[in-house]
Amino acid sequence: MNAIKTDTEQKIIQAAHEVFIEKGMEGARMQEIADRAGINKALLNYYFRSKEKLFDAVFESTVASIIPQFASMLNMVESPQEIMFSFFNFYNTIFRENPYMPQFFFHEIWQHPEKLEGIIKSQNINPEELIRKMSESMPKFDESKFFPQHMIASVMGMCLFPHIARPLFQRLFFDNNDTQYNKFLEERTDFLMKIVGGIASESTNSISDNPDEDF
Amino acid sequence: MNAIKTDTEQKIIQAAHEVFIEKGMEGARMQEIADRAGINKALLNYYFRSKEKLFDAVFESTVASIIPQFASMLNMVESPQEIMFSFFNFYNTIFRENPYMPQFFFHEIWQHPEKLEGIIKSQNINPEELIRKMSESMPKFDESKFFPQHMIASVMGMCLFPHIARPLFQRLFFDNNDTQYNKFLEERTDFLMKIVGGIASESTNSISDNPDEDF
DNA sequence: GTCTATATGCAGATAGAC
DNA sequence: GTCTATCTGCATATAGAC
Repeated sequence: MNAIKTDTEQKIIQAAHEVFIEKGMEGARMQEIADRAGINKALLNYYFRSKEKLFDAVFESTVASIIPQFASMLNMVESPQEIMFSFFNFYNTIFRENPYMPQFFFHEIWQHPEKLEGIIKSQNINPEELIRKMSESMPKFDESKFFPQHMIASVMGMCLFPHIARPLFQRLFFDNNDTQYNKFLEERTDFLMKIVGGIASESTNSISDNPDEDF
Repeated sequence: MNAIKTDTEQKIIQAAHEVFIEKGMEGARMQEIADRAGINKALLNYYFRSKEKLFDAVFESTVASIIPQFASMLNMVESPQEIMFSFFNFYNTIFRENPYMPQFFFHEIWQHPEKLEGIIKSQNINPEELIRKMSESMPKFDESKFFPQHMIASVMGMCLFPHIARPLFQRLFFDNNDTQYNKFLEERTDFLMKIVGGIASESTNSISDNPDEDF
C-alpha cells in the first residue's frame, strides 16, 4: 500500500522473514531478529508496534510476492498439462530457494486459515473458476464429481512432498547427500510430467481438442 | 521400556499429546496441559523433569505407536500396488483421526531430523531394502535411477496433501463444508489406486510376473 | 503423589536520552 | 531514528506443606 520503505524497515522485514520462517511465530525471538538486522530490539517496536504486527507484515509481504505469480500462472492456463507443468516449475523454483517456506505456510494454514483465504481471494484467484476450467478440459476420467480437486491435491502433494519432508527423506533415501538430492529434484519435473501426461491423456482422449497431447 | 505407567502419567501424556500436537513445542503451555489432564502444573515437573523432556516422551510414544504399523506394512509388501494401497489406507486412517499429527511430525522433521531418523532406523524399517524391492518389481519404467524414490515421494505427497492442507483447501474448493470434504477423502483411495494402477502397469508390463496387475 | 505458594528467568514492550 | 536502560508480565521450574 504505502510507497517506498526506509532502508531500516527493509532490513527488518528481511531479517524477520528469515527468523520467522525458520523458527515460526512462537519460536522466533525479537532479539535474534534485531541481531540479524544489525539493529536494536527497541527499533523493532518503533517500526512495528508488536511482534504480532511484525509477523503479519512479514507474512503478507511474503504472500504478496508469491500470489501474483501463482495467479497469472493459473489464469493463463488452458490445458491440464499446462497447469501441471506450471505447478512443477513454480514449486521447484520457489521452494528450492526457500526451503523453510512450506512450513511457514502450513503453520498459518492451521492457525489462521481464514486470514490466508482472505488474502488469496483478494488477489485475482478464483477457485471456482479453476475447477470449472479443469472440469471442462478433462470431463471423462471417471464419475467422481471431485475429479479436479483430486488432480489439484495430487499435483500439489507430489510437488510439495520432496521439499517439506526433505531433511528426513534425504537422510533415509539419499544417504543425506545434498548433491544426489538436488539431482533428484531436477529429475522430478520430467518424472511428474510423464505421470500427469498419462493421467491427462486417459481423461482427455474422449475429447482430444488439445493440441499439446504429446506433453 | 518401563512397564505399566501410572494413571496420572497416562493422563499427562494424553493431555500433553493433544496440546503439543495442536500448538507445537513452542506454542504449548504447561498450564494448558495441566488443565486438560485435570491436575496441577507442579505435577508435570514431578513426573517429567521439564517441558522438553515431556515433549520428548510424548513424541516418542507417538512415533512408537505408529512406526510398527508402518514397518509391518512395508515388510509384508510384494508388489508396488500393495505398497500404494497400504499407504493410502494407512494415511487415511491415521490422519483423519489425528488431523494435527502431520504438522507435529513436520516440525520435528525440520528441527530434529537426526532424532527422527534414529527412531525410525531403530525400528525394523530399512530404507535401502525398500528401495531395492521396488527397483526389482518395477525396473523398466524409465531410465531414472531414482524411480523408487519418485514413487514414494509421489504417493506420500498425494496421500498427505489433503490432510496437511485441509483447513485452506477445504475453504477454497469445498465451500468449507466438512461433509463434502469427508466424501472427497473417502473417494480418494479409489482415485489414487487408479492413478497408481496406471503408472505401475506402465512400469511392470515388460516383466509382468505380478498376478495382481488388475488392481 | 498432589497441592499452594514462590522463585527465576527471559522475552516483549516502554521510557527517555541523544 | 537509534540507542541504553528499565519495566512488566508470563511461563517454566522449584520449595515445601500436606
